[in-house]
Amino acid sequence: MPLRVYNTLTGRKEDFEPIQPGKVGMYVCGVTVYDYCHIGHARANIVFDVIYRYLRFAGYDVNYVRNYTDVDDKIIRRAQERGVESRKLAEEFIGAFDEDMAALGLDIPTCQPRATEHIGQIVDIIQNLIDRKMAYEAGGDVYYSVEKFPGYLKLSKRNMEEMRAGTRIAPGEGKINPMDFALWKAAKPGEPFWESPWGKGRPGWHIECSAMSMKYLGESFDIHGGGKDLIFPHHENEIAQSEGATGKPFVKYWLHNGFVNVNQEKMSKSLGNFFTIRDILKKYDPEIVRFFLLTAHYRSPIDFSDKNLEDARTGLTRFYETLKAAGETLSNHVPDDTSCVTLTPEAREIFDRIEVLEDRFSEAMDDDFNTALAIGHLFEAVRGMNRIMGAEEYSECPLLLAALRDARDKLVKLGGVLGLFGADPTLWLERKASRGLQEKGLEKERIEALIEERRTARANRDFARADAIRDELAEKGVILLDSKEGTTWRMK
RNA sequence: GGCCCCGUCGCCAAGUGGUAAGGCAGAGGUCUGCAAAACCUCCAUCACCAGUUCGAAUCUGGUCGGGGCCUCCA
Repeated sequence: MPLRVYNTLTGRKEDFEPIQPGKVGMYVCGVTVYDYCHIGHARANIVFDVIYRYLRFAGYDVNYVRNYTDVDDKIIRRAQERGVESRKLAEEFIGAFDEDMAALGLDIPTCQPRATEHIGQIVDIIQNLIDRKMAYEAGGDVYYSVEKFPGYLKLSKRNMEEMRAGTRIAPGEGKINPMDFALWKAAKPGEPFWESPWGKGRPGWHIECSAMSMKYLGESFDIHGGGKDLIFPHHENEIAQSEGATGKPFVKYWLHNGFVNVNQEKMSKSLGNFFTIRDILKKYDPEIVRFFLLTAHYRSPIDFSDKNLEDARTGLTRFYETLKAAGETLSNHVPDDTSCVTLTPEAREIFDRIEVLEDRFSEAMDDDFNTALAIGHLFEAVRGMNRIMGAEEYSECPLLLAALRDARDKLVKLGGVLGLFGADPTLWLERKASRGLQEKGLEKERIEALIEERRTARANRDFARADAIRDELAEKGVILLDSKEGTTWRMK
């Protein structure tokens, strides 16, 4: 089955056919670096990280470009507020962005260009647009003339007349049409600037993405991504600039991810209801955040809440518990040919399910990157593995052990495509436990002492005391697990 | 006001024409001194109404409810 993607431009799912067979050029709008990233940025970047990973998994040679917009009105304003150079400010938040993305386990794109390093390309495109009469200079500013581009608003599917009704030309702007947008802005005193044919100034928002994407991916490329909120005006204007300058189709597939909501409402800076990635990572393991974000389809809105994050933690823990148990089973049990002469129908069924796991996974991902469905299939593998491990009478059976190993390896491999299950299960679970202890203000030694006391009580058949200890710990979120090998504990 | 999206089990969430994946929670069972974990079994007819169709959660129209974009925003 071919990969199908939902294309904002056509409003439909389409078969994915890259311009050059086997190769994919993908550009994703990065961040404007003037503040810390929030969970919405995390979603966008994780979504496209997974798309990047899956395309490679599917055999494509992917050129993934994600930019930093490091010159912009907001950066300048924030820098002035803080009394620092805007370049310094941008540098600081590029560093913060890189840290956040690394913490979230993102693969590094093939190319991470910065707007300020491409002023030459930007000026060239603007000049080209002026030469083609698609843009005009006015008092040191340069504006794009949207009426000159017949395809304007084809991405956002709006109506020029109605759009115009709501806009007006601000004082000091030399726009001919209120819908026109700035390609170049003349520098005001104290602002950073570059020399240009129109005097000292800086690029407007949008043009940097046209310049960088076309420089690294060519005038036409396959995928352009970003959050839904970038459809208008940012991506609409990118199309106008790029196609206006080249006369060629700019992007084949436009992909947009949905928002992160808080209490069913869009999270945004203007509403003030946003959570930074750093704050969230103080409370939750990065992989939990990733897992949570991938349990919804990338185009759907997702509601951010403690309840949902805790559900995600429970779910991800289930994977790691099973992976850990599988690892232990595989190293503790030696295959012995005599231990399984006949295979039950149930075992057969589990084998079959493991057999088709990868196909199921790919089928889900081929349908517009349906990570939620893909994760559902992975949960079934977990159940299969636990069933194998529960079948004690066959614990040395080579067939079952081989199936278990196969399932474990597939789970890790396919999880890797989602950026999941990459940690050592034992370490991951220990980290989770110690984080839980810290939150509850508990100490490992204290718990282990109580477990020892309970062991003695149980040995003396003093079950009242044993149960009292268990209840006491349970109240603090510590769950005891008795087995033949002894008692272990975990955080709820 | 214009354009667009959504409304699936208590909660989260897939499914876009052939009679509802998965997770969490819940019920019963196996295991256990009792539990927990794990496993097994059970648990929805898809906001509402009217159509199209042999057949609709899936298509059309309407109603109600929620949200987004139109200004910086992932």
